[in-house]
Amino acid sequence: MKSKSLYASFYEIIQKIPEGKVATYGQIASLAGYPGYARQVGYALNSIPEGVDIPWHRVINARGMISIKKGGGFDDIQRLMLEEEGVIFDSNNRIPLSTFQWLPMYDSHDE
DNA sequence: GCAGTGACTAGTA
DNA sequence: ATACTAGCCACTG
Repeated sequence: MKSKSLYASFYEIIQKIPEGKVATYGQIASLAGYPGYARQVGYALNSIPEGVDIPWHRVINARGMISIKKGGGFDDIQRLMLEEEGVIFDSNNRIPLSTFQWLPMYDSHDE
């Protein structure tokens, strides 16, 4: 089997996300073979090794919003980078379903 | 090994 | 709609 670390598996999935598309932490974890590891995905992104190009900005939470609450302005950076790739935000600051690469389920709880 | 922490999620109030 | 709680699991000290 692959002796790669969890993070490496997450990175692979994230790198497979095409431009203009996004994915949730939970989806990435499941696709990596570790369902329920959503938190670790976020943790992994925070530990991204230098010199590696990983589109961390294409990773969002299950609400279709940016989860980063850091004051470093990373949340703003993520939004800008997404917009540059063609990702749009609605009035609720949320990304439409059509933008999700993988989305098996979704509650119709939106407006 | 234990306690605290966290870029999460789903459920409940 | 928001606020809080519990479950989740790896990393750090």
